[in-house]
Amino acid sequence: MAGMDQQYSPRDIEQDARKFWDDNKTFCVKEEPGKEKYYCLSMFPYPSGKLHMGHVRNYTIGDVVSRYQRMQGKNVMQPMGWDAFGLPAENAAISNRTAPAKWTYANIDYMKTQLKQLGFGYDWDRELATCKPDYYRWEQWFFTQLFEKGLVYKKMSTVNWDPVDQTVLANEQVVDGRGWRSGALVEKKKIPQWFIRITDYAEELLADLDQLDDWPEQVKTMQRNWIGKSVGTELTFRFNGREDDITVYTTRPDTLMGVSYMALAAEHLLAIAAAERSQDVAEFIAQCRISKTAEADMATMEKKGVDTGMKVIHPLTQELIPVWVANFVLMDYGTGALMAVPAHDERDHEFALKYRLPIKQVIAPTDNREIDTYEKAFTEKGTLVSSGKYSGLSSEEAFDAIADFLEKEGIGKRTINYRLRDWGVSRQRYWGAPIPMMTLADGTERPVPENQLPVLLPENVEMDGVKSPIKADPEWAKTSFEGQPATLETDTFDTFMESSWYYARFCSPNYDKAMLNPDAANYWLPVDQYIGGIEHAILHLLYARFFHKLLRDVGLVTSSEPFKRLLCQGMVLAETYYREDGNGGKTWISPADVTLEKDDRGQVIRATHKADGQPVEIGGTTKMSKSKNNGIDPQAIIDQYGADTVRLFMMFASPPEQSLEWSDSGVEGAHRFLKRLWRIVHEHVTKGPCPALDVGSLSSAEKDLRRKTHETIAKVSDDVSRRITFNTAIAAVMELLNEVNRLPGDAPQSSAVIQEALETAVLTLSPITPHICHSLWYALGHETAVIEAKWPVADQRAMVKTSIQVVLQVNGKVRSKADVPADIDKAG
RNA sequence: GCCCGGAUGGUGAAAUUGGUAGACACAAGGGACUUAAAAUCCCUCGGCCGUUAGGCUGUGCCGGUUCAAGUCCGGCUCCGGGCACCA
Repeated sequence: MAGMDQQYSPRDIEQDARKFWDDNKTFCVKEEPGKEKYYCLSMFPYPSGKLHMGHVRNYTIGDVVSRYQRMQGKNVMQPMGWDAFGLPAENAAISNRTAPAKWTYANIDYMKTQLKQLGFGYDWDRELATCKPDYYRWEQWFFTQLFEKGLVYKKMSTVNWDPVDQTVLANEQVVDGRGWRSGALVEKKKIPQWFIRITDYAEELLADLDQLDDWPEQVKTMQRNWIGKSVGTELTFRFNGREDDITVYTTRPDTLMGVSYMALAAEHLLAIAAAERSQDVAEFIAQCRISKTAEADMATMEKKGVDTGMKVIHPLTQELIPVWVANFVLMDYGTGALMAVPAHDERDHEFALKYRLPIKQVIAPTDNREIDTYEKAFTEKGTLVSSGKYSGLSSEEAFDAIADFLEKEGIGKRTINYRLRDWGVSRQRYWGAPIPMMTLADGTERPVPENQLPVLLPENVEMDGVKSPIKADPEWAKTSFEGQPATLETDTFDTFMESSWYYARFCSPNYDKAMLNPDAANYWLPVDQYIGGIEHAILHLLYARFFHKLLRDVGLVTSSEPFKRLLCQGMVLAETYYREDGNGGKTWISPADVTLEKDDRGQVIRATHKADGQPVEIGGTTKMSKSKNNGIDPQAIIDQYGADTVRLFMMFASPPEQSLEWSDSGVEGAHRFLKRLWRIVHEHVTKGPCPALDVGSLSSAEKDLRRKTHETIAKVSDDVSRRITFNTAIAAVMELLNEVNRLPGDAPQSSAVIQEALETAVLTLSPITPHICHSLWYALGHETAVIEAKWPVADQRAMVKTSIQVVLQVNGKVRSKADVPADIDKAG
């Protein structure tokens, strides 16, 4: 050992460790049949400019898992890449007068240096960016395959339309119902768009959740509810006139006798027909057009409607039922029309009260309790009343009886319905993968043939903030097919397309003969551990699961699910501070600019601005965000304390799945711990070499430390691998070091026991704080790097206890405790 | 509005299968060392009472199950994530 510095200087040791990993290509891996593989993947970042704390947390968790699995002797692949298409690049391009591509590539360069600084063990040879043609060309190819299989179709679909800028807006670009740039009232507009039939896979996507044993129950529940399978009846209400019949879907045919009106979506064909005859209906439909498309807005807006004057015939009673147009009926769910049963549905109830429509109770509670359906809808199942020959049946019996009747009459059938809708993949934006479709002279649409792929997106463009450069350029779309002129689609793909298969491309990122190299894909897949934010619990994870099944069905992979084990990390939060500005708004002040004053008990009593010393308001802890100005730049912390301190604090402050509150003093505490660890090892090694451990000759205090060492190994192993709670693993190592400090290390065997304890601490911390452990491992006398060391195994013999505590409880309260010998007879 | 989570000392948290609530840290207070400061080390640290043994109380709120509830059940409150064009 070449002598150990007394001072812990992160800058130097972190550089040394990284140089070692780089020089040895430590994290570059290839397929090794026969060696157990482990594929650990963290959700790749959108290159927004610089890393934020959420990235640091996500990637530290992934790196700890990867390094732990490597110490288990596995062939670990941990790749990294860039989810590089997206809206922010277009916005930045407009405000910075640069091309989205240029901005994106600059961000990638900077963020890559940051990731390297943090010491993450990525195989950088596998790096990919989704905006590169050698990535998206395969996505385009895959889409044409799906088209050939009949899984792609085009239909009219609603978008947010800015009538002033004449452009489509993302939901995020609609603020208080107005376009964010123009300020114009946003309208709904229908345009033709491409869809992929994810609903064809709804049943499999639902059923296969049951085999995902290592996914959080919460995420599986959210996906089940999102797919929203329901069993019901489709039935037709005949018209009392010349019009078409109305077909509706209901999960509650047992309430059919309680129907008091019908409700149509504003886009329903019959509603549009009614508008031609009625000024009121026409005005109402026009009004419905001015609103957002988001479901949350649809559900919270005031329920409104208008009577069309039309009537349909109730299939059981032949009564005439009024037909309304209502703003809460979704055109995309079911048939775009519904039968309203105000007594037994809350939304129908609210609407009936507002427009004084009849409320007819037809279900009674089975326990005979008194209910008043005029006051409140009764939505549970029960026993039918006032339902003619169906009265007295249970809801379940009535479901069958009524469904049988409708089927016999030929006006209804049992159906299974899903809430899940087909995936609309068209975007009217520039910075995305062009959709590889073309229109021929005769108007037919067909996929771009394989030999004309990729359809290249030009990178050197100017953005005017309104029209996509490939839509603005009349030349771009001009192409040919079999010698005839043809026109390219100018819409681009939803960026969820790219993130739905990148995990598979990482297995053979440079393969240029196909989308995937099946040998590599089937060696590495499925991903053993996937890590990312809970905000992706539904959309991204569902689309990726869907894509994996599509990949399987074109023969590119053999597995059915992409991610074996899933961990969703919580958000990173920070305190907010603000001052009221003159006109009722708030000016948010960065936590970095605020000084806190505390009272004798450590309670914060005052916050002041560093610039002027004047007080600021404390605004509560929220997710780090630009809007609240409470983001902490990880780079500043890395510069001040080093990567290991940041990593340690992140892992110690809370378990991965919980939200994490940023705390400057917590960071200092983490840094202090590393300094302490360094000093303890330094003090130990300066005493000179220690003798070999002789387990038979230990004093009682030495046995105690040795027991603690092996208990710590057992605890940390379980925490890191099974529980994934790094905070408790770190606490256990801290306890071990506290014990080391209590044992005077002068006796030869004490020194040997301390050596074992310190080696344990360094090994078990090495996935979390790999740089300092790289140095300390050498300092403890090892010839080879800690990255090549094996994870320690607990010695059961060292963990035997000589006495155990027995607790006596009465009524759940502790009444006495006693230490008894561990080998006491049970009966004694 | 609908779906899914969360709430434990001054603070972050721990308590893994219903069985000793507060491990491990941070902050704070006290002390040692020092000319002094920093750094470091030691002690105290949920609340109330007794200050010695100990007693009572306490895990967002209301109620329940159990010998025993932070943990299970029912009903709330507040906070957060998602809601299909932010990623």
